[in-house]
Amino acid sequence: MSVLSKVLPAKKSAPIMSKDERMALLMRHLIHVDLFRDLSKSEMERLFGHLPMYSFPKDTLVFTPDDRSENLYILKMGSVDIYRLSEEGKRLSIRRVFMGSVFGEMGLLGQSMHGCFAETVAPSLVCVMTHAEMENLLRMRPDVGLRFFKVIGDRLKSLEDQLARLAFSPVRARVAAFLLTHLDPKSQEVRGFTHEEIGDSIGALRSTVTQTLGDMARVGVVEVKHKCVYVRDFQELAVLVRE
Amino acid sequence: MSVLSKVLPAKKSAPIMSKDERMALLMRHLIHVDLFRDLSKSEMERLFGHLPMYSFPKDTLVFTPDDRSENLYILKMGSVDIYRLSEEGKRLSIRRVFMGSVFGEMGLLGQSMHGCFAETVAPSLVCVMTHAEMENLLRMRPDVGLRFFKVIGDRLKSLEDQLARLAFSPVRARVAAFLLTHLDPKSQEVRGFTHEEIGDSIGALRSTVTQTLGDMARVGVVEVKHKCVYVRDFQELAVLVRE
DNA sequence: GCACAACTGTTGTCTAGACGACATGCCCGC
DNA sequence: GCGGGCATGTCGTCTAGACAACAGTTGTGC
Repeated sequence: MSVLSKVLPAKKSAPIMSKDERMALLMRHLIHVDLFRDLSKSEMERLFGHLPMYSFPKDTLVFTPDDRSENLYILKMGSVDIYRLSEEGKRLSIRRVFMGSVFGEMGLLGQSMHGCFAETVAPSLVCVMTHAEMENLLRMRPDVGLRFFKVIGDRLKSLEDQLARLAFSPVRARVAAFLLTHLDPKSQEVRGFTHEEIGDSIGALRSTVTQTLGDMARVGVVEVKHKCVYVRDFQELAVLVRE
Repeated sequence: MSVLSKVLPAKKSAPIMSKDERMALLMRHLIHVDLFRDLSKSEMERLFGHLPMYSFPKDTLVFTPDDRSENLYILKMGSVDIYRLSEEGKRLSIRRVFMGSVFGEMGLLGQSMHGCFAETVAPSLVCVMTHAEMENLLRMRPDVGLRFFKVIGDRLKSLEDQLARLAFSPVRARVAAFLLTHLDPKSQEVRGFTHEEIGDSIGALRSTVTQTLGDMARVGVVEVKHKCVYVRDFQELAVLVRE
């Protein structure tokens, strides 16, 4: 049974909203979802106006491997971690989803969401679209499908990159790659990941990550703070990635 | 510049074919491409009748990372290996494509085919569809797009599986998994891979694969022949996969 | 401000598997 | 059938990094 039923729909948490207010809120967020960039305002209203919206607290499961629901989840706010568990309970983070992205979409057309957990790492607002609704949208607006292909293509690329790096590169390079891909270009820092989370996402032990970051800091490539890594030498980091 | 231009189009190797004969050949193969299962015979003719067809000898590159062509390749006959190379030239096979499958499709809508080589491992017959043609098809027949999502979804799943296994499982389990996924159900054997190729596709050294297969043979789980592994104990192999 | 929990730092041990080197065996073309 | 090249078998060495264990640190809720 779906985990969804255990949580409150957003309208319950904000029952005073009028239909117009609700629509305005919906729109304000949906325009950030690049997948739907092509749609006109009126189309959005027609397509998404009736979609249920759910709010999840931090550290809540949005779906699990035995969830057969096959939905498309639109993350309108917050942050979600998609991960797998090994037999012995070790965690491998596949990717982290931020505001304006969709997830679960593999489950959507044929395939189930296969072995993955989705867990909020911050309070989150999620819109849910069923398989049938999505299929309908794609039939009516093939251009959205084309954009979808782009999104999935990027994801495939990133998975292949991860695979190749896991196969070939030592932990040092994998940490470096992680930092570069999660770098906030404004602040030149990577924020919001513990060493354990970094380890889970590059397939390394927490203590090894700590060690590695320490080494990097000693050489002046980065500066390590609590739950935050400042990148000092961008160039050198890029060199480290290449083994 | 595209590698394609270096090889002979199929019509050159069989210039005596009439248009009808050529079309019949095209159809005979295309009906095996599950992606296009939904299309009627006449639609196939209209869509694919004019597509160029190429024949490649064994061990020929179909595309390389610096190929900016963004085509969709339809493998009508033969077998193709999709792989990456590390900085030091080590090879990681991403997947092997067989008759009736398509490849290169990520390049197709946005994204380039990113870092991958495609190389025939047997004499092959390949049909090429451009980005624009594919986009056109998807606009006209969204149902083909839906099927496409299914295909890509499977691929994502398999990549995630590989990733998780590389992160968590020892070589023994990865070899076992490789055998099970490449098993010919009829003959109960895995044929056509050298130990080196297996190693390249699970991220392990050739000699380690040989060693591991030797161990398995000693316990009676498999029997190892030249370029061929007979699976004896299906059950036990499945156990090995789970670490 | 205190206490507790969640992070981070560090050290020693131990092993899978990379890596290099060589020996044997199989198979295909001549 | 013979020879050369590809595929397989086997062995020692060596190291990255897992794993376990503990100590210090930071930030957060009461």
